[in-house]
Amino acid sequence: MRADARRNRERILDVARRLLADKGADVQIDDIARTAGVGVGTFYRHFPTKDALIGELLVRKFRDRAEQIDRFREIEDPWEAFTAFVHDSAEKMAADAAEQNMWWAVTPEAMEYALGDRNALFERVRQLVARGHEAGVLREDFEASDFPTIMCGLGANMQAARQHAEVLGDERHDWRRLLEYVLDGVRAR
Amino acid sequence: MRADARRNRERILDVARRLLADKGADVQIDDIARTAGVGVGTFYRHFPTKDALIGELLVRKFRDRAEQIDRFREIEDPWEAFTAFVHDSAEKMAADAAEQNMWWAVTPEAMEYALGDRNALFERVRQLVARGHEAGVLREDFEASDFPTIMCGLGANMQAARQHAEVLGDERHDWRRLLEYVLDGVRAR
DNA sequence: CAAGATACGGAACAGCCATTCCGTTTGTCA
DNA sequence: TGACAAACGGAATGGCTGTTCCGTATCTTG
Repeated sequence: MRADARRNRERILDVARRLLADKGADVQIDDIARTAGVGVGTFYRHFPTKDALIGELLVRKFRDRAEQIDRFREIEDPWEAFTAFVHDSAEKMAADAAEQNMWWAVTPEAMEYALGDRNALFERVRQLVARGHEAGVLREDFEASDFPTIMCGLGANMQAARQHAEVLGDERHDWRRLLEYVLDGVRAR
Repeated sequence: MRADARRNRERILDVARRLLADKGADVQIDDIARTAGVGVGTFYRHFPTKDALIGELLVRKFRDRAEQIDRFREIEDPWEAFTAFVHDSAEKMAADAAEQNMWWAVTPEAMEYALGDRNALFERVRQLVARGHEAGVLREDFEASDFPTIMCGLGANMQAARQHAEVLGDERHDWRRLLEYVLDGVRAR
């Protein structure tokens, strides 16, 4: 791959994240290309469709989480390890408007593109959950597949809080409260 | 209001719900009008913008919930009354693809349109929550504003389950499990 | 039953957007 | 350094979609 091509590809990805954060899930390709300082043609040489771009962003998100999870494995207390990972994932998402908007832009095609990395992450979550089960700190009926369910619920609330902040005022969708309840409900007793 | 106008208005609303369920949040006005057997002009005489249509659907949803909540007040056990209402709201949403998709189509303008009815419902939820607090069955820090937060989290998962069912397969976003955890975490101990 | 107020229909408009195409430029390597 | 494969730019395409406009039809009331 030629050096300029590699550079452009990275630049497109960076800009896409930035514009996703600024303009929401319906960013336009033209906009991304222009801001990245390339023509649309160049965009399409790197990503066959918009879905592929979103898919690639998804891949990177899954990889990031999969890498980060190792840090939490090292925590000795299994409950602490599990909750710290969930908290960290949620706080990262809350701090990252691009990620929040990205989820609104994920089509089945984009998800399929990232499926491999999704499953890899999933496997690692499963291990964290298994540790929680073995230590008897997690409800027995809790499954690794509940992790994306929780994240999805939190993400939707972050989005709702943003979108309706002005009209709903203070009583914003407070995802932190929801997370507290869920984690409380998920702990073995 | 002329009889045919009233009839058309209802028909448009009905069709909008049906198409929202079938075709998702991005139904087209032309489609709604054609299916309702009216011209687009007629649509726009009844609803100045698409947001107004969504707003009206929101209003009806809020009113429906506000009416239903009375049934749950009559339940003697305060915990049962609260959880039964939440369960009922969730099951209704799960059974109603139009409602799920509607939430994706709600803009701030649409929300503002329905704000009065939203607040009216909110007030009633507050009473149910107050009863739970007085009886000591609800966590003290639980607030009425957590109700929309919970519903939002559940709705997002229903949506995700639909959208990604084919690529994600069995491990679907299971909102019922999430709800179980949340309610468990929300109960006073 | 007639007159006019009310409502209707749908072609046309305007703007948006993903994607394609091809002539031009640039990086690389012998 | 020169030749050519690899990349680039961006105008153009095609399709979609909310909204407007105005000539026509329908309901209602006296």
